[in-house]
Amino acid sequence: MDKREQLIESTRELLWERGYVGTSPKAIQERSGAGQGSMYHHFQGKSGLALAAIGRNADDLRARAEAEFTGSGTVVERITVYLRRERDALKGCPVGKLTQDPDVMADADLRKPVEEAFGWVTGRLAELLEEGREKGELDASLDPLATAIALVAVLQGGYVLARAAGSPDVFAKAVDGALGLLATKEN
Amino acid sequence: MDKREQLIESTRELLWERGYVGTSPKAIQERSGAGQGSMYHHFQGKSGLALAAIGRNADDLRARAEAEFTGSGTVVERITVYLRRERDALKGCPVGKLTQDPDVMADADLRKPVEEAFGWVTGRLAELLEEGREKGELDASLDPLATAIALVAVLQGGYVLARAAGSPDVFAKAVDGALGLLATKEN
DNA sequence: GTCTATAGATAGATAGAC
DNA sequence: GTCTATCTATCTATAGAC
Repeated sequence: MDKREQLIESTRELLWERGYVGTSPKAIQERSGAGQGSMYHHFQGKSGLALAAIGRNADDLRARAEAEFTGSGTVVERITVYLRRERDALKGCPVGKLTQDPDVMADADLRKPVEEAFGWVTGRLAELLEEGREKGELDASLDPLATAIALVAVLQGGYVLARAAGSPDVFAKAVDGALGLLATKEN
Repeated sequence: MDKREQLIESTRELLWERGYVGTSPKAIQERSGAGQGSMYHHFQGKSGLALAAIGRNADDLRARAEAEFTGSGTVVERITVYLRRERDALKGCPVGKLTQDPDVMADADLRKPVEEAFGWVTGRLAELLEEGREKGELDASLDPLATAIALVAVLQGGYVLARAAGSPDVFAKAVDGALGLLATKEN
């Protein structure tokens, strides 16, 4: 792997672990094994490097979810696969975490991939719920978009509560609770 | 208000806006109107000040929720009041946000009030759901603890999605979705 | 109690040699 | 492309005057 690639991957790790504000160019250089010169040759600075790293995180989020949404099984089965996917609950979501970072949200370029990723995933999940309703698999009273947003929120909030408790079990419980509620909407 | 008080309140604001890592002693001093000397006289340092500020945030979270949980109305009505309380969706939760801050989570003293606040709120909400089940207001199939965690997660995740979208409407939609699902469990 | 002065360390970036 | 040297500003804290 070349230096440029190492820099991006090390930045992804550090953004995940420490956020944008908490990550220094020096820390990135040390982890990637690249020097100052390398970093500033390949990227315009900390923000340029972060943009590349965040873009990859966002693309990953989309790719994984899309694979699960288009998998086999009923709508509820596919949603269950998505919600129950193994996640590193105590580390948090590499994309969702960025929403709590003041300097990411203040920079339109850095914020855009985050906004798009969640806009996409909630929209796509809403389509899936709508499909379930049309097929009679889910109750007609279910609001596809609101439910989709609530389900994604359970994941994002599940990370928060799991980190607060210091236990991944809390994340699993949040998902259990959401699926328990969704089950009642099944026909 | 004396300097000590000003320091704590300014720290609460800054922790909310910029997190612990993103808040410098200098910024606290400027906002509070206190100098270096004042700050280090009243507190042991940045972390000591943060401890006082986080403690107040955690106490606030508890006090507000407790007032809503013990209000009048059915269990579902009280939960609805709690979930629909007006919140500054784009600012995020003053307590939940801290779970994403690496230096807060790494310090046992700073982390404790956060852990306790969410442990308390999910536990209390679970009791309320259990009460609803006993009274026949909620379906027997409902898992009180898992549902409680899911509902609090919807709030915490609602903040994340609202900030990602740059719109408080997304927070409201998350709550709508959660209440829509919960409604099906009503007898 | 509060202020100013000071200090070592790090943040984030530039310059220029190789 | 990568490295080292250098730079200004800020971070966090201590010292000591008032």
